[in-house]
Amino acid sequence: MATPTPTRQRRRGHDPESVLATAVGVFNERGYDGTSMEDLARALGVTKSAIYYHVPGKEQLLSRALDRALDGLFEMVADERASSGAAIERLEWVVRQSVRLLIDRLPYVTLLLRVRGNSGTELAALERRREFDRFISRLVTEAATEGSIRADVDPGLVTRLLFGSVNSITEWYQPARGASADDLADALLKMTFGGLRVDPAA
Amino acid sequence: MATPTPTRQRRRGHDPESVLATAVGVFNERGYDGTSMEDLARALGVTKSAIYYHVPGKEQLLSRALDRALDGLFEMVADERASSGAAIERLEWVVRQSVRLLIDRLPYVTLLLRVRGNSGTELAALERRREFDRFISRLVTEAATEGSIRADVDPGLVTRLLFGSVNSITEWYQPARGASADDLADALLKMTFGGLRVDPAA
DNA sequence: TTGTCAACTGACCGAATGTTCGGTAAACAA
DNA sequence: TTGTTTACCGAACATTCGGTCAGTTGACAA
Repeated sequence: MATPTPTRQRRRGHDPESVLATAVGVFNERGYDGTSMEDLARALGVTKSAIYYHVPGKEQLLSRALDRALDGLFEMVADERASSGAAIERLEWVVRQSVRLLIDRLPYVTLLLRVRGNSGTELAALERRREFDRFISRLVTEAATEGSIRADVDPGLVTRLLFGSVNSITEWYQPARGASADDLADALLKMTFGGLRVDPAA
Repeated sequence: MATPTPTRQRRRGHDPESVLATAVGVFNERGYDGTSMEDLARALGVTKSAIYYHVPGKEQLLSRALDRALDGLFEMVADERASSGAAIERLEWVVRQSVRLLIDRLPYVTLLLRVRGNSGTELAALERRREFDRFISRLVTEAATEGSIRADVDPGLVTRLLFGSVNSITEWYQPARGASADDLADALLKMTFGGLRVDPAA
């Protein structure tokens, strides 16, 4: 009755969502601290002050973007497939999902991986990220205890190097030209779990 | 005869080198754009203007730091061991040397890996870095052609994931508590070349 | 004792920063 | 027609920025 058309064809213009999307893009190009509100305004095609009509300020943009990445990570570890079954299977699943999430939310995860703790917002994000890292580290330790991955390298080190590879995706992946998330995950798992070297005995 | 003591016990105080070292440390903590000259001055225990007695300005500090990392990389690829012998051997050597350089010049390389191209200085550094990356990529391709590393993953992808692991060292390595460069390189090569998974047939 | 000089300080500059505010044109509702 | 809302502009705000410069300090040489 009221609200005749629930979402009437809203006239051209921005909204909090489109501002966030553009902002994250610019943040990733120039870095958060290297981006001025003037830069954002230019990218949006409006003046600086128009931005404040849609969002409360620069730091809120960062905060919302980081949450979008972190929420994805924590939804992942909350899944049953991350906590039941053989540790090696869970680890593979988590790595695969991480690659998928990285690509699904590329700009948001990219931003997260570059945070250094310059503000309360950044420190809070860093702490949530460390919690995720601890989860992965436990998984790797379990897989080593299980005997399914090599035990001659410290599990903490394995975790870091493995996710060093995974996270590097944000540094070079181009959605337009790159492989699909699944293809990328396949290649990454083949490499990290199977190893680069061809068996001379084969 | 002249200059009675070539380097007399110079009185307390800073010099271009110590300013650079401190600056790079702060740049890595807060990010280059997130660091003000006031921040630097505080870290050095002097006023802002004292910094300009030793170095020409903020961007020169960045430039000198990046050169220190890039010069190391190019000295490495200029070595004979990077260009003669089996490709797989050269690749292993370059990876090992990269780990060593990363740790030897940790703060400088860390800074280099975070550059995004916001200024002429940064763009020039990015271009030199890309040249290094191309060298590595060629090496990996040769090793694949040789048949010494797996051919079922694109060489460009292998390069990126491999050096994703290597470069991640800057994100977590702590000189005081961490392993030596050689131990780290051993573990990394074991993992990346040998693979994580334990052979079920073994 | 005087002079030199490296190493700094403190006051300052113009430009850029993130943010606020008063106003306004266009679309829509009554 | 009138009033309201949406989405914006332009000017201004206080603050911070990188950088300059005239002067001061203290160690040392002559």
